[in-house]
Amino acid sequence: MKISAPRGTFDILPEEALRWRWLEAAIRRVFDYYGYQEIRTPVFEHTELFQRGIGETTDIVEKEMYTFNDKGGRSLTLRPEGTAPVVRSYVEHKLYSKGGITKLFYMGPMFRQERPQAGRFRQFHQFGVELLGTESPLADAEVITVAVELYKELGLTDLEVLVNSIGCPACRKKYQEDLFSRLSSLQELCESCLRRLEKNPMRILDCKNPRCRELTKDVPAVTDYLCPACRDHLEKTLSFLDKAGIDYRLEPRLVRGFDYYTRTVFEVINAGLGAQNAVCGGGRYDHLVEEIGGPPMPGVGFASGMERLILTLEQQGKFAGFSSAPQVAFAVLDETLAADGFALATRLRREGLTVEACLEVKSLKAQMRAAGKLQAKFVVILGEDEWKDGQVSVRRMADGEQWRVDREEVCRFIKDLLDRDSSGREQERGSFS
RNA sequence: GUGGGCGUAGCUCAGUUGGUUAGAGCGCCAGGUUGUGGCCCUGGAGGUCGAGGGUUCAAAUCCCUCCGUUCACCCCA
Repeated sequence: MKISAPRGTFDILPEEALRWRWLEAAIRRVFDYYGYQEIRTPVFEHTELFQRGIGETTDIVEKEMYTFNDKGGRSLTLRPEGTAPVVRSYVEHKLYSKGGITKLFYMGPMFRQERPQAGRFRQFHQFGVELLGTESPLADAEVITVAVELYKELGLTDLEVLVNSIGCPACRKKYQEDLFSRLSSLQELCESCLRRLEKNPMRILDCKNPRCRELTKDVPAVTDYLCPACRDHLEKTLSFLDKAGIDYRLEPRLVRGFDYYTRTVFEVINAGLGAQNAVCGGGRYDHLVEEIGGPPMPGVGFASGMERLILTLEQQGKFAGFSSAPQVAFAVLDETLAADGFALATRLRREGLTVEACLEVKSLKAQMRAAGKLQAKFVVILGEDEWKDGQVSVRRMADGEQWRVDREEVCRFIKDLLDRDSSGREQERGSFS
């Protein structure tokens, strides 16, 4: 019985890892511009954090958490999302005591025990931002803007931004009650909607079942129930987005799954992804900090799924031309020259060239084939003939042109040639880190 | 957790109504030059046909169970 990666997990193999590195670098670059500072929290937390933060009745807490007891009998949970841990850390280290606004970002693996499907895994990766310490709708607008501008920076197109407000607990309560009384008579709703009716009637609004959509077509929107303050907050947020030229669609049926959201909620979706089409989800959480034991402190944030982004980037052809090809490969023709070849390769690396040394002395043909497969730009050949004259051969693989070069000059020689045709648009190894 | 599709070489897949040593393309390795890659040619390695059980003279092919995978539901990134 062969051992494979656990269900819902996957290996990121070298070719794929190149793409991840590129994406991670782009994300960090954009967050730098916007002044978000990285925070790294543990991958597991006390179970209680998520129970209190995300909400006891949410699906995540009810059935999707990887929870275990450590040897001291404490219940720990692999983090299913990033906001609660970041807020915990914010409270634990009293980051609010510096006063003003705190802007943080995180990136890393999350864990949820669900059945895998397209764009959904058990270990998956998210990055996200949390903007804490202000109730201003400018903060809502900024958080949405960071996401949108980041995706633009990645070169993504055809994304759609959905925005809504689910109000504060006060106006939402009234809405939920009205919704319940209107819908509780409708027995033709789908099974899951009948369950939602008890648990969270608002979720019925974003049911994908066409029949349910038809039945709830004329139901009033949450936005009709917003109190004056919440209404004002929404309108300002939208107007800031308008002014900044951020396209969005006001979607009154947009509801999100976590209990901690208040007022603004939003999503960025990509139709090409299949059923799991959300690439980003977020919103405002004005009571979460308090819930976790901190002072009353408002916040907004989003989380974005990296697997889904990479899938989208692949579909949109944004990964063409990635390569880890070395600039130089070595071919050594005789065992007696192995040490000299190894030493020369080391010198070239010290001079800053990416070099694949010769690790197995085989036929020149085999070594050339290997160099060709690596897509090396140049091959340095150590043969007895040239070595006894203090030289090596340097072959340019693109056109097969070949020179004899003094071994002391090799590095200079190759660098000159590389500079001359460095019009290449290819992503060289490490160039984006 | 529920439902559907799919499991044959490293990869993508053929495999006729069950019937001799299970195939192709690509990839890999080697050779076609005494020291030269990509194209071409030749040869080679590589499979407990997902696993277990059953039916049969005979199973990759039919039946059952399990496992894996994939898509969808629930929910979400």
